[in-house]
Amino acid sequence: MAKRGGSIRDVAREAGLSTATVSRVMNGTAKVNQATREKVLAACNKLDYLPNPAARALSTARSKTIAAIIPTIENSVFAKFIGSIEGALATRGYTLVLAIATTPEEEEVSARNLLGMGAEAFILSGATHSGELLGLLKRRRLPFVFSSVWNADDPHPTIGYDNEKLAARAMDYLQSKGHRNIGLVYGHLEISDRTRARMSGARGAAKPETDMAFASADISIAGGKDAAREILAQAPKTTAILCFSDVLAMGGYFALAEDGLRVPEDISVMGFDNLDWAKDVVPPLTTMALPSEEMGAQIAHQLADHLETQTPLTHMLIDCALIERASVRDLTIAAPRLSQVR
Amino acid sequence: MAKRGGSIRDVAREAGLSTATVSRVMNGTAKVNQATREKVLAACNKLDYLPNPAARALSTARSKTIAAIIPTIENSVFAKFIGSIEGALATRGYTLVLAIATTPEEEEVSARNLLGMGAEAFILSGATHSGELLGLLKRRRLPFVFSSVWNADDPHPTIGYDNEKLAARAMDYLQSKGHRNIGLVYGHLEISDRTRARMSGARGAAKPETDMAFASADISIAGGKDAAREILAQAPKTTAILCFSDVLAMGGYFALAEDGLRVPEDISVMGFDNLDWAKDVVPPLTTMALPSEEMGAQIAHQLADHLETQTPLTHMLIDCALIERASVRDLTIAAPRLSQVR
DNA sequence: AGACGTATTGTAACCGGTTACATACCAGCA
DNA sequence: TGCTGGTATGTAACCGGTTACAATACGTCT
Repeated sequence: MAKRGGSIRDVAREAGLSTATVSRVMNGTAKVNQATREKVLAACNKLDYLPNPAARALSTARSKTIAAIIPTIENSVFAKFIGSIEGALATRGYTLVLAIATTPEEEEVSARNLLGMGAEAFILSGATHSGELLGLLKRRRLPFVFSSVWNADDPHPTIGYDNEKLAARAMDYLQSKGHRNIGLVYGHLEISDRTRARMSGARGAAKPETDMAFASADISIAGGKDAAREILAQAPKTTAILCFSDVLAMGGYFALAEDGLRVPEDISVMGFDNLDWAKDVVPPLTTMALPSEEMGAQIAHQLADHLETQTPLTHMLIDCALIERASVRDLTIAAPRLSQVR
Repeated sequence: MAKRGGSIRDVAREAGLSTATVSRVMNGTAKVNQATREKVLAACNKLDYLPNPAARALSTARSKTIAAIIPTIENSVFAKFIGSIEGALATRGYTLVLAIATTPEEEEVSARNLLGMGAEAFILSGATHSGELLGLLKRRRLPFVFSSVWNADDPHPTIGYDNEKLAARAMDYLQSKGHRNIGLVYGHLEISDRTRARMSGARGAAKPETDMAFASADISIAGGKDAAREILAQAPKTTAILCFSDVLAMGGYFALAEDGLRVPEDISVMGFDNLDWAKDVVPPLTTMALPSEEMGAQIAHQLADHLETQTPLTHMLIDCALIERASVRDLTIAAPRLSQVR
């Protein structure tokens, strides 16, 4: 087991000073004579001293720990998100503790564990959470934000995207390119508010003459393949598939390739996320860029600010851009060349 | 800021008992009369009491926190690894704290931060670390393991793969399929020991008559594309590209597709990792399966066991399997059909 | 000289748990 | 009745920091 490093009293003794002075040097909380400071530093060095975080947390009632609960980490979107939170938090002297939970029930027990770890603030995914959890957080006055969503009407701070509008924008785009038979592929893992918002946005944006087909899938290449096939089986006239995740879109690419269909000549595909590789696949993927790293950093800073200066937590809309690449064909232009089946 | 929940003394007062009894009930550390227990529980409930983790950590000298430092989280391999560690740790009542650091220097400062968070054990990636860091961990008698590598000769416990042998196995496989012009693509991000071990394993396994070409790349689709092209430019006669990551292999697929080359008819591609989607790409990817989730779970349990029962930390080799799919062509069989260029 | 301000350092209470040890109570037995 | 042993609970020291407040030293001003 770990050896107890020396305590602040050992350092004080070694330096011939009091613990208060040592503490002041360690934290820079008050003026200390230069010579004294050096004595302290020397003693720390000699004893290889590191302050005990538990003792510090106990007496300051600050753990400098922020918790995030995400539904999965295998989806690169979440991985990037977490990575950026960790980075931003680290620069502010905070540590991230992570839990992975999908259902509100799992989430609640995770939150309880993290709370039991001393987390001072919570980052939750989406806006649907158990009342228990919210009640707990509120009773303890623990700050928290909902991520990946933006909804100014929510009584709790949301930092994320306007999923409904984004989906509508994607639909508008597809329709502006002449598509009237559109398949929608969404991840049921996050059947959550986010997906629902996107669905309703997409539905709302569909012109009266536009036909839609739907398929849900695991957010994975395999899921994307299945869903794309399901769409095509359901609505053979589909000209464009809108996937609420680049990973699903990539799955679509492979399903289509296996079935001898070409993107975008035979069928158009559009994604969501703009993952790193979206520009590198063949053809480059047209997608809605969700800046998850920016979102992570914003959340981290807003939370840290709040903890330090009581800045109120506010809603924050993260801007997204539609990245037009080559996976959506413009049907309003005469077919560039005959669609050809191998 | 967070409201201080009631303390154990409040609960004791409410229940008309002593703090010792409350503590015993909370931890189940000693027999408590059933009626008494219920009084305590009722009081806890009424006051919405949660023990203060810092106070507990201070008095028990246990934080129940384990730290992991990984070079990146964007690579799914690491994401899966972290996910499985988190899962296993959670079942044992531990929390994972995470830091992302690439160079030994960054790693050292991260470790110091995590230590300052009270981490009781460390999971490090690979076997090369700053002497400073190792010294620090040893002086404090903090248990740690090196992950993703297995090397029984290392004085520190390693839990992972025999990267050298794995690469040799991959080479053997390729050569058994008649390939004598092999390109090797490796990620320079982890130019670390792991990559080096694989390189040397591959080199050692090459038959005298086998020609090799090398290219390093970012571990990304884009990197894989560039590297594949570089290999081909460097050694046009290449018949197989061995990538030390499925992501790189996927990049290879796309580069080849753009250049009108077909896998595996024109060129074979083999990966490493066996990510979830390796079976779903077209053609399905032949790859070396690295069970990173199993590795994560083993590490988590071994560390938890060690912390609880002083079980010594041991080296552990994680078995890997070569998954034969359709991306490597067997050159020892007459060409199935003429390689054809569009 | 005396009063006072400023800069620096020290003393000790406190944060909220855990736990060794003490205590109280009761049953069983000689 | 007195003693032993077991069970249940209480008392209070302790973990290692932080920090309000006290104390000291020294220089300045009147």
